[in-house]
Amino acid sequence: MDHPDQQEKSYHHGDLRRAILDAAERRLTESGIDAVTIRACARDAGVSPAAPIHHFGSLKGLLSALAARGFEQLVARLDADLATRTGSGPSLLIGAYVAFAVSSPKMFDLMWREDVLDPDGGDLSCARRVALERLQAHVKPTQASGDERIRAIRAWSIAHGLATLLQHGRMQKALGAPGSALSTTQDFATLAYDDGFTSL
Amino acid sequence: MDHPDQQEKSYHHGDLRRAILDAAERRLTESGIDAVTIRACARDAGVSPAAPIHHFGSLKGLLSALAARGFEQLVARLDADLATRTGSGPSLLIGAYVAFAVSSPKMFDLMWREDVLDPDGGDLSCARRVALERLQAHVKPTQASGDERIRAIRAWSIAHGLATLLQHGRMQKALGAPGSALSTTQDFATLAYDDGFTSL
DNA sequence: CCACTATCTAAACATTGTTTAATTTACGCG
DNA sequence: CGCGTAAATTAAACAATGTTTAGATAGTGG
Repeated sequence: MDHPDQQEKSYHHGDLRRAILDAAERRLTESGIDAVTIRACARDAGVSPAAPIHHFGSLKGLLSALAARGFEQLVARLDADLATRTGSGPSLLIGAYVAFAVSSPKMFDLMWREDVLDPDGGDLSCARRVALERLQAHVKPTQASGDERIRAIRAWSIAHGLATLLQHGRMQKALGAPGSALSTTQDFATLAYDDGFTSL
Repeated sequence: MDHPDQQEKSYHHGDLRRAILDAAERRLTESGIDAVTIRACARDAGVSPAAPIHHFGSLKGLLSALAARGFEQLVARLDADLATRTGSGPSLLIGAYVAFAVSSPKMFDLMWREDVLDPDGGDLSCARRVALERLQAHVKPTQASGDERIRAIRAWSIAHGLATLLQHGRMQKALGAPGSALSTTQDFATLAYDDGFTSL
């Protein structure tokens, strides 16, 4: 009935594309990837199953748009965390990366589930490139000699590995909880490496 | 007709459980996780869809049994690689871990896809524990002080992160191919860290 | 006012996991 | 040997999914 003046106020619904994406994100964070389904999101939005397909092409398209949102959220988080501290450095960046993964586990999962995502191209590819460039910019702040690149690989690897393993809960079960509960960005940063950038 | 005297020569088929698992593994490595399906594996084995369910309980049960195979293959690989070199150390272990992930990408994927695996308990839980204990035994060879545990976390994180990112092909796309093609265990070991155990 | 195109619906199709009841087969035991 | 019991397997059905098709609807531009 009422048309809330949102972004691209479309023909019938107003902004069905956004409504479906919102439903998908809600389902993702609350119930996991398997719960975000064409038909369920269509039900949530009160439309027929063919409507989401018209907007996103396929389930992969919908999930890809959702993952693009995730990369945008990651960039926002990195920027926010890096703004609070002056001396940036890769350690804090790793901490922020891991903190995002732990605070948004389902979304982080989706972002790397390439089997359910559309092959490269489109909004997802763009959002992902932005996020990874942001990461690289802070990991190798000056130029990229051969050694620098190796260092960047190590920093990214340790961040991604720590995020993945923490998320799966395997690390706690295998190694025991390392001291207090891990939550802040600084916790993950020191866990990643506490002896500064040069040692890694 | 002929009963090949395999393991538990069962009632009708001889060893249907193994036959289904073999079909599942073939489908996994050749076509990916989505291709290993109750009905497809049943077709491959020439039985009805309810037969795999009887042996594995559900699709999750089948995939869990398959992942258990994967962890057994991982420990075999770790043992084989560690046997060739005398001074073990964590560097070589990381290399072997990453080499397994790169040489068996689909299987490595499945092993950490907990959303399609049965919750802990059963053969998978056992096989996984064996593998992770093997990893820990080499990462912290003596005792586990607080600092040692942090070091183990870092070693495992860098191994898992490097494996995951290499597998997704994101690292090559983002950072460019780091020199020659990476294939041997030693390549991954030096990529992980070349300054020995103490520096990490 | 009239084409036109973007949205959306309704209905169908093929495929999947799983359940149910029934059937076939092997084994243990008298 | 024979019988009963339990395991293994099948056939048929059910609900749910992604996707396609044809058609209806509504807003836009000429």
